[in-house]
Amino acid sequence: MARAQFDKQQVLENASNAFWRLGYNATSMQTVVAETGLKPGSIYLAFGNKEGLFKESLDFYTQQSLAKLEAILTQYDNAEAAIPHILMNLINESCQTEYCSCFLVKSQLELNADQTELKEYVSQQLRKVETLYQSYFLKSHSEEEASARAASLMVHIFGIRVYGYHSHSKEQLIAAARIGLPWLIWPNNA
Amino acid sequence: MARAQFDKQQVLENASNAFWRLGYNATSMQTVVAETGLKPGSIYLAFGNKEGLFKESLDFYTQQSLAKLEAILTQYDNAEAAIPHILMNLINESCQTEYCSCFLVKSQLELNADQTELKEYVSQQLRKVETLYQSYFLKSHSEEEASARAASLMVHIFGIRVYGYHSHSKEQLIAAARIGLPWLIWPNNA
DNA sequence: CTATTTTTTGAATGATCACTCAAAATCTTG
DNA sequence: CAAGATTTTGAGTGATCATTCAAAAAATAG
Repeated sequence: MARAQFDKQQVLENASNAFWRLGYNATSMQTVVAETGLKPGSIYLAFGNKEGLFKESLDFYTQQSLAKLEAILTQYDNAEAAIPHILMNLINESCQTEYCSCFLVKSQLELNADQTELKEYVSQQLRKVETLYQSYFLKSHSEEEASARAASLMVHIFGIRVYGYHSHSKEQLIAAARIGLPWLIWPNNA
Repeated sequence: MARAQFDKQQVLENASNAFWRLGYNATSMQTVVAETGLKPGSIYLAFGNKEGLFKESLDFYTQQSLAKLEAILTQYDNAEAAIPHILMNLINESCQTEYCSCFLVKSQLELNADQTELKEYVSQQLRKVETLYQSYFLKSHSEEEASARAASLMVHIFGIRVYGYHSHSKEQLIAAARIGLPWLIWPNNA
């Protein structure tokens, strides 16, 4: 058996960057060909079709995101102390000029009712993030309280992802997060 | 001079519904032709091109949204009492099966850096909404406090719009809004 | 009614879309 | 190295895209 010659992780990174930046519909397979350097036939052999490539790109992005979150969550004694750190990273990101929000949030909103399968796939990835937070809250809270906190946190993260996409008022985002999530342990310095 | 024969408002309602539901890129002009009943030539004479039609669709949607908000805001003595009413409407909407989020939020996230002009146009519409809230807060707060409250409110609205697009847990959205926006005057009943 | 201006019609256009496939290249096995 | 299995190549396919335009219809002006 001849093995695949190209670096699949590298291809997925390039492809997911294109999908992330341009969106699913605006990213043509010709764009993917240009971004990855692969020829059409190779892409179709490895990923089946555009949907298949998109799904694997989503997986790639989600796995990376979850790993980053875990890395921070495990640095702290409890989730309530770790999350301000995560939120501050998020807000700082959103002030970069080349900021293009969150791949999952963008994809979720772009896909419509006629693309049920892909849309459901994105929802699954978003639920993985919510479930991660929930599992950390469960360490010191009831199931009900943990899921309420995770939902409230997700609403704030989504809000910051969208607000940050068109406005870059860092201080107001911090203020909104501090007021909106009073049960977190915020550091004293701004 | 021969006047336009078709009902422009009706055409814009149909067009903006298509753009809202499917997104800018996934809505072909052939779709618009089918949805509005107009022939291509008529659309291009009236709106110039796809971008022009999209902009007027955004205007149509924004004007309708702002009118609905004003209608509720003027029913109450102050914004802090009116906004829970608005948020409850939003949350109830987001639990409908055919819910497709907010046209402006979806458009903002769909448009990328290569479509600067359209993206900026959507940002303007979103700022109109934020400015409306801000103007109501200004009636009883400092400029600083008013803009902070408007920003925090927008973050919550965006968050609800996104969270509601993939999950329909009404009670948790209400809880998140109540905790996250404690300076609003919430009614006692759930 | 006639002349003029404007709108409507809808088939047609070139560009781009997702995707294919037969031939060539490359790898693994023995 | 030779045989067999797999991957790569890249021009090519039909479908769909945004848009055009000349001819027909309709509205207004005088």
